[in-house]
Amino acid sequence: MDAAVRLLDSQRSVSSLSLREIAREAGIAPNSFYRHFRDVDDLAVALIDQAGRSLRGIIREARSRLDSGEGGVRASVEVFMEQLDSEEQTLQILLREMSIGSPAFRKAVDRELQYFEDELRDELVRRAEENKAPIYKPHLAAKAITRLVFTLGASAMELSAEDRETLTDDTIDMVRMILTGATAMTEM
Amino acid sequence: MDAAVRLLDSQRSVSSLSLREIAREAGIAPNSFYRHFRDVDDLAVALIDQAGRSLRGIIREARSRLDSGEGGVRASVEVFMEQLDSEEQTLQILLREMSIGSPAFRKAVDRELQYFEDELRDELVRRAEENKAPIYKPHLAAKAITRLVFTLGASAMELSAEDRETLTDDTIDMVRMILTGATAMTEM
DNA sequence: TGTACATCAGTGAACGCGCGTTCACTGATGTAC
DNA sequence: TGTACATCAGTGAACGCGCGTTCACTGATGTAC
Repeated sequence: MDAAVRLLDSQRSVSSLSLREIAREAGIAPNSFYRHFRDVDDLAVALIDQAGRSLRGIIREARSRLDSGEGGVRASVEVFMEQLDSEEQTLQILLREMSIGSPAFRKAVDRELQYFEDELRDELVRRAEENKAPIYKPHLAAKAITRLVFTLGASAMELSAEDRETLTDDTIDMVRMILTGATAMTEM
Repeated sequence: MDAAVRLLDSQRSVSSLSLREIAREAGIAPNSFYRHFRDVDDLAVALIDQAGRSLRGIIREARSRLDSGEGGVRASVEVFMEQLDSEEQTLQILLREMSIGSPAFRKAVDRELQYFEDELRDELVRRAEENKAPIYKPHLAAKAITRLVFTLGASAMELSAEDRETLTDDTIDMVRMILTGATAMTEM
């Protein structure tokens, strides 16, 4: 798995990796690959599982920052963006592969996205109740924010540090638009 | 190009197509491919150019429906979703390939996205002036809407007709959140 | 109206290469009695 | 404490296959004089 991550470093897609290439990078014979995974797709799904763990870490971290009273939207978006720099690259891989890959692979990716979205929705509902500021269709607000942040995250990966910062600020603004709108729309 | 589109029908990525495969589908000898394109990547970029034309068609159609007085958000989102069913498949390909591919290919895709975003921003500004309802950072509202619609469009492709309809309604709601939010935020 | 030449999409054969997968085998580590 | 056996990650050699690319060539269509 480490070898695969190393090969996916830049702009390659999982589906372009060959079994022999991965084995070579891992320093084992091609046929030894079969001791660990059924095929390359099987390994790819395992990578997404790992990305899922990374994602749950983000949610946890964002929550703890929220409780310590930082600005909600800013803190959350920043946690997400910080994770893009982490040495554990699996989240980047998930972002890059979001819209492509084998059926099994796509299913694994969708599951992680859905999890993120559901967590976000619960959080929105909770905070709406706290603030007595109800929110219009929280599941849609959560979906919009999730999709937006993930696509923007995908393009953030290849940016310089300062461009990244601009994008983070922009993302924060955009998420605020959605939240402000969803709150305002309860009055219709 | 037709042959490539035919091969990309379902869940394959452009980068997975082989020159020989395309030539076979086109009914020509493998080496004849070189009469038309330098390599497969070159053909892929040509496909995106075609998708760009399809995209400009969407913008034009949405504008004309807007002028005929239909509900703005609904009409526009519906035009976009209708295009996913069109027999000219290049837009679907663009959606699927948004986050992956060779540098040249990515650049071509990004250019089309940017064009769409800029057109949308101008439209938002124009309508904001008309309605005397100014909008907060229209370029960000346009970016958020573009990204959101394109990701949702990408997942719409593989849905049944009725699920597609639900997604369309949801998309409309989400776009409204952004617009409502962006309008409300001018008062801050 | 003819003739000469250029262009253009196409051809079949051949090349060397990296691929996924299979085979029978090895040697180290763990486990049951 | 020894012995027998199972498990497990690894090996090298070989297979047939599809790939991108090259070569010299063809035949139809357009164009200049």
